[in-house]
Amino acid sequence: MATLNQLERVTETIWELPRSFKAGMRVPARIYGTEKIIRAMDETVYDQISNVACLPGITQYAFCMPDGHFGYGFPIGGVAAMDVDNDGVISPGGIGFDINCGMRLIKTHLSYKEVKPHLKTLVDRLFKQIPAGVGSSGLLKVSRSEFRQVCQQGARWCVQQGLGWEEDLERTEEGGVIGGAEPAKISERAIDRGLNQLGTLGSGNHYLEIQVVHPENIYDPTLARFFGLDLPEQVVIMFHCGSRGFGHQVATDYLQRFLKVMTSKYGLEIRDRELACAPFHSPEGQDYFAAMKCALNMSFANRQVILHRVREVFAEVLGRSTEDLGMHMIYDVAHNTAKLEPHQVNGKQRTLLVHRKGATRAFGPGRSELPEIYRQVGQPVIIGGSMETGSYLLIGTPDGAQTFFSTAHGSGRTMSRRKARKQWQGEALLSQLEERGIYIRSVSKRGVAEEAGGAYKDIDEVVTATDLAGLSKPVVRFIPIGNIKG
DNA sequence: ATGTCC
Repeated sequence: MATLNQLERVTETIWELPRSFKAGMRVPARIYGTEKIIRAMDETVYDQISNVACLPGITQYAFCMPDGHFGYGFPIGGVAAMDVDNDGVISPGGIGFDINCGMRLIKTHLSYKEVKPHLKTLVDRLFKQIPAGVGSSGLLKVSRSEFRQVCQQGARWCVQQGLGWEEDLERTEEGGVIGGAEPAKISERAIDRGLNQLGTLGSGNHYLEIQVVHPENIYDPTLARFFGLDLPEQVVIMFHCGSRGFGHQVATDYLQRFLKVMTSKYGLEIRDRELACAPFHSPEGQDYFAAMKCALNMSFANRQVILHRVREVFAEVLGRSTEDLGMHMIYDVAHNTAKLEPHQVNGKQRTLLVHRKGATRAFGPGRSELPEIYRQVGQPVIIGGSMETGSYLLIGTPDGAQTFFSTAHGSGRTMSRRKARKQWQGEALLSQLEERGIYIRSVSKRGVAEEAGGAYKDIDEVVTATDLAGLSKPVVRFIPIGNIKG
């Protein structure tokens, strides 16, 4: 097992495991973090990220973001760009079981003062309208053929059904729908699991929060104004969820299929079964890519239905129209995905399959993939913190090129769920937080204990690390006042 | 993360 002194410090925030660290590494591995973060980091990350560095086609480095920690095969926080024209592979473990787990941020014209008297009603209504917890079913019922349309049309399907605004799509990564999704490549079992899951939150670290912008937490006033986050004590809504059991089943199906052919058919030797992969251009690789895109689209649709519920609840409780409430989306960004992107490598343009697992895309200004409204300033990045400590809106930078424009996605756990359950009591934590002005509704007290702020890294330190490294710049920090969770 | 083991 590696120790801190096996890392070579490249800069204040970049720590490298050279190829000599482990036999078979095709590229060095780079972990991002302040010294404090690196010292506290679980050393299993070194082992996992150096395994990733052994995968065929990996380009330049295997990266781990400052919020990185142990995951299935790849660490959470892992970034790996595979050159698909040079034997690059696609690996479900580099994307995550929760395909297109991501963040969505919505602003309002409301102040904390206006919301405070209605906070409990708002949270209670949201908790009812947006089902949370393992195995929860949504209020929206769709047929199997409609679900297949969702797989192909993503959030656009929702907007066509009246579940959102046209502008929501522009403010969603990929316009809320990624091309190339093929429902024929997903199992009936996956459809069974996904059918009733549109508009549901899930469990674990999935949540929806009402948050406030305090003036002292505006780090870039010009950009804050640009995003329309310059009203006094302004209220926003942020949520974190993914493709639920549907994406989980897609990942499970293809992990099994890859394991069958990986060695026998493609001769791929990997260091860990959890790194199961297939050549991107193989039939299996292409099938998974097309199936994964169904889950990407289902997840964009899931978050779109949730946004619609949020608007309905706010309009109902406050007795005002959503337009009047200014409930415009700022952005929706995935942090569990793999996407084909053009990147400069040693002065040449290459097509890379960028795996981001618990890592957020963070394009700098000018990228053609960005919607017109954001192309000049760069991509909004949403980093969600724990229910106690707050979350961030950041912006992508030109320096992000060093990680193929990737940054952190959250705080990152510092301890297991089991350990957190021993240290905190859900019931007691709920009352403590209510005294501090944070009202929480959860389906399980156990879940509350597991998500205690103390079980997570210091999000300010994570954001500082991305800022110092040049991966993303903080714009605004949000403080939670209400939270619903699984 | 996940119908937390078909």
